[in-house]
Amino acid sequence: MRKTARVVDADYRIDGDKPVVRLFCESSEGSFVAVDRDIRPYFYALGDDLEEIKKEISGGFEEEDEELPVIDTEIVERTDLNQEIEALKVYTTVPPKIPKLRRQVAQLKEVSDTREFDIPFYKRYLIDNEITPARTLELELSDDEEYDYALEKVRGLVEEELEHSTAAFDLEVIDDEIIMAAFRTDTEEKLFTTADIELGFVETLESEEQLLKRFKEYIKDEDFEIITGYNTDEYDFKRLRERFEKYNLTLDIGRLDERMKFDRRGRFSSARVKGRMHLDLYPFISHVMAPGLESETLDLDSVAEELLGRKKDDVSFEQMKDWWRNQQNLEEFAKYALKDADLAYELAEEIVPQIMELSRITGLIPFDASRLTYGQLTENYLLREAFNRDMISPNRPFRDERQKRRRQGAYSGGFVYSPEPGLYDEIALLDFKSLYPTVMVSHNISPDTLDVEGCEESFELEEFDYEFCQDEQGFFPELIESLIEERTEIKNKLENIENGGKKHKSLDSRQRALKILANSFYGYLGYEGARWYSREAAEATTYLGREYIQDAVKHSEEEGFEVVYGDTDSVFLRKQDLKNEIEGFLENVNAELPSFMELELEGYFKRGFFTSTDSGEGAKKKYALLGEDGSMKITGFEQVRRDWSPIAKETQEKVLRKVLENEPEAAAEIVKETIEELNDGKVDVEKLKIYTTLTKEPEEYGSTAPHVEAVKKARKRGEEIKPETTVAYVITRGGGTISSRAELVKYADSYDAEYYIDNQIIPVSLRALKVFGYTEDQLKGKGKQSGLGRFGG
DNA sequence: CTTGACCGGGG
DNA sequence: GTGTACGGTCAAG
Repeated sequence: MRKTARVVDADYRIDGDKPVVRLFCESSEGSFVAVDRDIRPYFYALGDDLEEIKKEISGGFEEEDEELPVIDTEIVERTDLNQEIEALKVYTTVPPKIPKLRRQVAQLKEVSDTREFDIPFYKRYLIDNEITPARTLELELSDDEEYDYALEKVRGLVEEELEHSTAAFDLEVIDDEIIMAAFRTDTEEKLFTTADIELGFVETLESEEQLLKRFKEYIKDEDFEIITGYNTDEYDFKRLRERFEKYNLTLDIGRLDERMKFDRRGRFSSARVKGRMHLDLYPFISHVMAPGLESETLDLDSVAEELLGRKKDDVSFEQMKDWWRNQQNLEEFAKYALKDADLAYELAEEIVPQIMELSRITGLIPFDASRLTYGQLTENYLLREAFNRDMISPNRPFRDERQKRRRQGAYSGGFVYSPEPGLYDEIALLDFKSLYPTVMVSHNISPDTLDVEGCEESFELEEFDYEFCQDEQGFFPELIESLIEERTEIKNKLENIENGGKKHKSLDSRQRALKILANSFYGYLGYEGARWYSREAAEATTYLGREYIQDAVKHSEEEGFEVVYGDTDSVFLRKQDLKNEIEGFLENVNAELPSFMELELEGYFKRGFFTSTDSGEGAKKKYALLGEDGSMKITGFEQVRRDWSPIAKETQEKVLRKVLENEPEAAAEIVKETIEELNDGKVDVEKLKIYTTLTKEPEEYGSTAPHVEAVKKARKRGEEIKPETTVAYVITRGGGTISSRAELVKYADSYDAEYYIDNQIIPVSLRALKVFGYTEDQLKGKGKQSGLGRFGG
């Protein structure tokens, strides 16, 4: 029979001595599991005499009483970087035998190398059978004795818009007990709790055990396709597992009554719910989206504020504990819990379509696509594209190789133009569209075009003793070019589609996913853990990037522009009649660039402020811009970091705003007033708290740190503070070191004005005001200001 | 300037 | 599970 369906999850089991791949599918008639039992795991062996290797290994091996059979071999032709080679494909019975068998085979003297022995089996299967998750496929199915169907054949179908039933959830845990579980789904808001709360969305359960049972029942009954939340891997599901265990309950919320398990991946573990897509939003935000976000902290509230424009309203954990212990304000507590599920749901509406698109492009199951880092995303895409081209993949470097790569040290990165510190009016920001990817395409920079033997036309760089062959397009440039071209096509289509509609959203998600991937190749080349690592290619790319931006700077100066600043792929320019001049300038520059590259106008700014380093030179990567709409964009200043007190951050923001309004005197006045308030003892301790996370038991810390000392003292007072708690402390008055005077906010009966002035207010303020001739003493009102107005007007 | 410890998100 | 994977910042050396 035939069915139209999407594969949303995949894994494998061992049935006897045969692997069975399970594909979890969704169709318009519901979900089902299709299995493939006709598969043989394999890896490659290389050497000069493959026939001899074949003979040597045909009897199989044994290791610690485990049979490692070789059930078949096959000599195949493959491309290895820029060489055509023959490889021996070695098959065995089940996947876990692959690494062991490979070790045995690698030891033979005839074997020069072994390849593709460390690719998780479900990934290998999806690649080899050209199954792309999250795409609509036509499946040819037959009956299976154990699962819904056996898979016979797969055929791809056209793209269609995806809709997935989604539930976002959030737990509230107090004193290790799960007291609330909030859900926001496509159709309703729901809160399970053990408290008596009279609100429409609340369902009260009589015990935590009942709550857990209801949690599971709800997910299974509603049969959600996507379960999401914020940091659910590392928090919510860990708590759930502990509490389910406590009551001897099974945490089986997937589609096959199998217990949820944690997949280990490096320093994280991921909660795998078989058959549903558990997509934790936090890893995707931190791995993939963070570089493009302004917010420096990635807590749910900040991220939601930036991406959704939702106002922050965070309740402190202390506050919640008090509410719960005194059984007060429970309605408010419930609303707070629901708000977090709500934010996660709304974030998911923005982010999940991008994850699904990345999954479609890279061929990773959504579970993986949502959690992998940039490098891993790129590598999985490369593995699939390499397979499609009959290429054999390089091995992942082992520890010693990684160390070697690391020891080579850094190569030069982007060019940064040193700004003259001060204020500038009316500036234009120009930048190269995807500088590194387009450089790689324009000059055919790729691991497989490096130093090709017998190459006819090479691109050489005087500085380096290697070259890139231009005879045939390389692997990376080919992939980048097609990704960028597809993206351009989609962007053109988008211009003719009304914003806000479903079609628009799905295309927009796709173009973003394509951008993410196209931009990942350069970083991947220089990533020490990469299979296709090429320091030469990475180094040549940044070298050329520097050439292009420096050319642009030179060109601007020749055409009478004042270059204010530039970094890697951007330049800030100034000139009389700026807006009229820019257009022609861009045309001239672009006419000289390779056709795939483009310098474009990012925008105009009313004013820009560039600060100085301690030694008085122009600081790089630290500036503030005032947009034409009055918005302020701050780069590199402390203002957004959480290890600074609120008062320091607020003061810096106010100071920068005044500076951008060309009122440095008013800015200095703000600092003086703040200092006065601090000295008068008028400042609320809430504005003085500094957050740090206690990561281990206080005794285990080698060095003294303020937050550790504060916790030690609080514990002596009987406070229970466990590792992994984020504490807020204040530096109080008295003698001794700073650490010895640190107290948790609730125990702070005074504050050390001098500390906050010298270590918080003065440093952040001087960062902006030193340029205008202010010194520490002047801001403290102790001396005269010199050189005022140097940059005024 | 280089090296090693620490930290993130969640309650 | 064809396992064992980050990247940036800051204080100390």
